[in-house]
Amino acid sequence: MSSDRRRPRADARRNRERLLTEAEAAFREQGTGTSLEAVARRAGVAIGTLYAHFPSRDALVAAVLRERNGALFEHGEALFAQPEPAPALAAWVAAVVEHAAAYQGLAGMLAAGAGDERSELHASCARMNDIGDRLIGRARAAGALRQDATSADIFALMNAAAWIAEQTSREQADRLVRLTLRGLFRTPKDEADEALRPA
Amino acid sequence: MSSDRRRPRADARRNRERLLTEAEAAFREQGTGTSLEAVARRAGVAIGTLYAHFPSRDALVAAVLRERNGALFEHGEALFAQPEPAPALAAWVAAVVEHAAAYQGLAGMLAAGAGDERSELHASCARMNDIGDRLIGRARAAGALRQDATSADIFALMNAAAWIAEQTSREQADRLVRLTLRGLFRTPKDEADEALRPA
DNA sequence: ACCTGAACACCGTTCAAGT
DNA sequence: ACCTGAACACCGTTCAAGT
Repeated sequence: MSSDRRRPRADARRNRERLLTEAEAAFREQGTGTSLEAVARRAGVAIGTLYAHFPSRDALVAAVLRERNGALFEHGEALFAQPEPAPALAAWVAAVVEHAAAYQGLAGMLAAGAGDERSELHASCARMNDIGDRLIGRARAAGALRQDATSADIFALMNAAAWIAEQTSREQADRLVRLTLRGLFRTPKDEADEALRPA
Repeated sequence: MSSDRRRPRADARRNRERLLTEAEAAFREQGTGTSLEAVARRAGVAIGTLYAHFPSRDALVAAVLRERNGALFEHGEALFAQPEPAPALAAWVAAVVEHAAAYQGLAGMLAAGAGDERSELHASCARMNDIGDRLIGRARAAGALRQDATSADIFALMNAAAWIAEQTSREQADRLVRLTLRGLFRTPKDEADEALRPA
């Protein structure tokens, strides 16, 4: 119990840093499915060193995403300051779509990570879902959302749109979101309808 | 120019058949990304034989999908007999989602094939798009669809829903489609709105 | 005309051996 | 405490040699 886990050796710290830098670049160029051996080569370390620092692809992706995640969550929390809940929810959807479309393959990893507690990506997915839940609750309480729209629906929409952005284009993804939200949000017309309908 | 391309040798025909059967099973169990060597092993042929019959993964997937495609297109054409264009379009969307979610990875291959003319999957994607186009035209002409909804939007929705079905569940995919179509279809209320608004 | 399987290049992952 | 790289198992793809 001398140094515990503080102050890693200088070379270890540098290797970790270089691995993160090169992994980010490789993910950007080739997607999250890129060869881990190639990442190690780019970083100038042996493949065993990569595994020593990041025991799985999930762990490496999660580490690369760490800073970006922080910014996303801050943005999400800031949206509660916005008085109108519907645009706040729409802004959150747009932010998550952009986040999940950062690298090819990321949307799929996030979708898998959300459903797998052992995944290194699970915690951040849960946090994303939590913020979404609360924004949805606020929008529903304000009568801005269909009663039957769930947070799972919103999460599915965000993931699907990010995947479309990867596969087709950002524009097409934005169109899908816009069209779906038009169906998701309650309009004054819906309210009028319900008022006229018997319970 | 004696036998041209008729009556392939009996062993070749049998190998082709076995490869298709085992490929279908492997796709169902492991997705379209399954190992081609494993497919050849299951079929009891050498890997070179697989490549001789199907020069690419796309070609093998396209061959496996051939009959299913025929049924899908017949169904699509039959929908023009239905008098109401909006439910016909909705039925088409549901059919394509089910088709594209048949194997893990298929939605992605179809999305890629739609945009790549050299892909073996391109022709069937184009046919799918053509049927969608015509069903959309009919729905729009009948005033059942938003003017700004394009066939690319419908194709994106179908692909995205199929991908969600792979990643999450069929139920979630159906919910996404339902919510989006509510936004996509024009309601009588929309028409009333437009009538009241100046051009 | 068709099939075989070795050959090549590549990858994920582990772990004994080094410093 | 950390790094190296050989080792193992696997895969995609091609092509000379067989029948």
